[in-house]
Amino acid sequence: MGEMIHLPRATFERLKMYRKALESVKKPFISSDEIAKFLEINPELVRKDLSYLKCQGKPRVGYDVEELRKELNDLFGVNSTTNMIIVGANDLARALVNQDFSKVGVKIVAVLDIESENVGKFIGEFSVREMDVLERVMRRFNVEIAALCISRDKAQATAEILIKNGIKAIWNFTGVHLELPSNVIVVDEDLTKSLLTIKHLLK
Amino acid sequence: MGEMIHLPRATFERLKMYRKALESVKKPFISSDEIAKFLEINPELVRKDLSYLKCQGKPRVGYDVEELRKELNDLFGVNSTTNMIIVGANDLARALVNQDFSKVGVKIVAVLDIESENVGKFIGEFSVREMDVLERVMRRFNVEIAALCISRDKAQATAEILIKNGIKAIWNFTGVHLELPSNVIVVDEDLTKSLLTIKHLLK
DNA sequence: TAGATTGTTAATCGATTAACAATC
DNA sequence: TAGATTGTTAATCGATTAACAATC
Repeated sequence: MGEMIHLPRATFERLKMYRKALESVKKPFISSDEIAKFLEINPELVRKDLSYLKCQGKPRVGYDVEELRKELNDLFGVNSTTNMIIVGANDLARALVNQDFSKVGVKIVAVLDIESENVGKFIGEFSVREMDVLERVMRRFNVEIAALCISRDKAQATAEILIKNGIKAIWNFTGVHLELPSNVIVVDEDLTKSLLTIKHLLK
Repeated sequence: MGEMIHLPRATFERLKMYRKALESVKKPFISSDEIAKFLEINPELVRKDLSYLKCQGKPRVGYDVEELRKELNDLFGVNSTTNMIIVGANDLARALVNQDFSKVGVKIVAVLDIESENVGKFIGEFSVREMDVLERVMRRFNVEIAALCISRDKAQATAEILIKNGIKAIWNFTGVHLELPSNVIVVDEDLTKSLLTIKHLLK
């Protein structure tokens, strides 16, 4: 079991796109051509990518949408829930709480903040807790991800506290380059990157 | 003039990273090795990338940080200001208003919403305006970018209105796949992509 | 000078596209 | 059957890495 196929990085990125594109598909079958048109890529590339999956298409028919959806969801572990806390009680935290991350199998279980004046405020349904409860929250909810939404100057120190308490992945909204042990997963969410792309395309 | 160098896509993406990395550099010179260590890539790759620029490094010294910074900022047009409106008055809008996009040459000039009950509310310093004022705002501020922060069901229709009024680029936070003329710049900001990456790495 | 670092060319690696046989 | 569509192999293209001469 666990026939660890090697999935090329570029393919992996596109599989996420296919997964999302399928969300809005109503028909039972879809061809590589249709997927390709939607995403503005080549149909050959779609077929190549999908050939890494167990899922097989039928000539003259296309791919079974439900089957494809299921395999992609399994691949990304979307059907099992991963618990996440938000650290930093501000508008960004509020925006995150409003998003529906259940469709990618992520559940927000608490909002913490290092600023004591925010403790007790509400972010959506969550009453903001102080950092001291981290250990307790970790134990209770088996938290794996922390979305880091605090100010730049406290980012590194707070990240270190999170890691010390067993957080496995940090979703970093601070814009600060975090220096952490290599076994920790850090994913930077950098909005200015998109703006630079837009500015360049506008020229 | 305008010696349009061909910039490989992968290089372009990394130039954004170099630009950002240089923000926190205090020394007058930096070597490709130092940049590479910071970003966890190969120094050869850094030198190759930088060789596309006019900027030249000095053997035994490295690259002139100020010179490099200037050329990268010019390349991305960061020193000229591009005006942006936000469409949709919610927590995400609030989060965006709080960000400092001036460092990438983007200025928020107004917040509009299609929901009349939000008109008049404040998002940061901005009093929310109705969509009717779009034409006027466009004329007054020479708006080029719209950050689309509204609900999924109104996304396509609202995007079309924006385009009709001369918006050149849409920064799409709605999660909806927009179908727009190919001359319009659409950049999707999809937070769930990062979560899928994290979920996959956690396995 | 010796040594560190750049810049560039060649070699390798990986990703995309073209071509086409297999199949329903 | 004829034709549309998949799946795969080979060819091409692009990106990274290795190697090393040039230079300060």
